[in-house]
Amino acid sequence: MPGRSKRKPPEPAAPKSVPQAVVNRLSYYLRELQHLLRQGVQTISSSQLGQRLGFTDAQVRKDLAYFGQFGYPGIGYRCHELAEAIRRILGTDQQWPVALVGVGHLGQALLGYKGFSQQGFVFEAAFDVDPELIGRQLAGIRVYHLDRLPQIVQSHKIRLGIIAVPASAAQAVADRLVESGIQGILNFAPVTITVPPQVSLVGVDLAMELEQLSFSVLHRQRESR
Amino acid sequence: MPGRSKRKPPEPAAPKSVPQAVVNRLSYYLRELQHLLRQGVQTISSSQLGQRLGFTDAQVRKDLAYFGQFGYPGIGYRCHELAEAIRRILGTDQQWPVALVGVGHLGQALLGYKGFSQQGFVFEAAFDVDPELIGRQLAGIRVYHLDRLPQIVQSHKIRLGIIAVPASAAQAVADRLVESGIQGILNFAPVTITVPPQVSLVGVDLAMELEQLSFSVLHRQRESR
DNA sequence: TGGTGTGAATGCCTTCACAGCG
DNA sequence: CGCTGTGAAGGCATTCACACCA
Repeated sequence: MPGRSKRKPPEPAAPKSVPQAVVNRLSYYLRELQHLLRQGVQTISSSQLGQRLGFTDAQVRKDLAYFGQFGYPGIGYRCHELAEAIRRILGTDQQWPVALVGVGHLGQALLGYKGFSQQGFVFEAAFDVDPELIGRQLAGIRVYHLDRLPQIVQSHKIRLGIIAVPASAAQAVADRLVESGIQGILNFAPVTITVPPQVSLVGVDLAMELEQLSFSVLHRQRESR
Repeated sequence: MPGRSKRKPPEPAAPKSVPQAVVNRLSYYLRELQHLLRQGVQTISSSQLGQRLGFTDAQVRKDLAYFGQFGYPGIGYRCHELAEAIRRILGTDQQWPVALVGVGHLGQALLGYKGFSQQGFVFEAAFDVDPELIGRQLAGIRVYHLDRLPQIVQSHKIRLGIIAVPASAAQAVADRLVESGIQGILNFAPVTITVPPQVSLVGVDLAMELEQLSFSVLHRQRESR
């Protein structure tokens, strides 16, 4: 292992409170670094990295500075090293067992999506209430009745849950996920759901993304995300 | 029509430059208002609306003030009226013809997703390069070869494009969408794509959303979106 | 009384600019 | 010389607090 001496502790975690926007950009940095690595790029400067993503060089450096010192003056950042560090920060250096609830069109698409496992998110089980689906295997994942959620979450040590059920069922499903001891929820149902503070929640509303786009087209502002 | 007299012009557009975050919240307001309306709620105050979404009352009022005056002192906001106004601002009072490019798992799920049409986004055509798919109808939408994109975008007056192809093909598809005269792109491929400034761009990276979640779980911050 | 709209104050994030290092 | 890390400055966005209205 590279035993560099004076360099801040290899950032095990976030120091104080990191702006949400910074964490968001971290994901962009990681994605870009992974592309660069695939192309064989070894090092990159903050300005080059920023340019590719539409951020300033100062922003890149400040963002990374929240978590430690990763750069080499005169050189830039070593892509592999930095990617590794960001993975550790985001948690994608570990495996995250995931449960999917709701095996409709969207749910099935998510089960088949390769991008998740590449970042360490692995589906352990899927759940639904439709008797047609229960007992089947989809993309290699077994579908269980929703009632078996607590049992299987615990036995498979599942930490994250994805909600892909109709809006009307989303809050009830969220409640059951929370009861089952899940730590974070990604909600695709187009409703606001509430969870206790010790559970993390991220929502994605596909129609809302299109709304942001139509607004942007109508008022012709610059690009968004 | 309700002929109220002194009240700012019914906000045809955004005045100067509206923060992106405000536009984002507008979508949340609209979604919540639509729920409220379904429950028969007539009016709501900024504090009630904010509470349901985790925003402060001042924030709600400020956000709306960017676009005009919608509230009634002592009463709050009339849900129907406000929803209507926000739809006009976001552009979802009109119909937006949409083209889907990439009819894999995710693409098919999007074609079948009801939530889009409810907000005025209607798929006019889908495109792929897989001979297996071309000529078929999926969820009532015809799948064409990608080469026919310019022709069909123009004949159907398609304004928005959704990219649901592998990362490696995304930029090329984006270029073709732009050439075809599309005005906005929603990109689901996990890559940064670039488009000319007159074209709007919104990106959604599903794995990135899970990364935000795992970070949040690891560092146990409060909920995100 | 209950609630909006809005200037003023606050606080946070981004950008600047430069010392320091390889 | 090139490029990082970072205090200081600047610019936005959010919150406060209050005049005003029904």
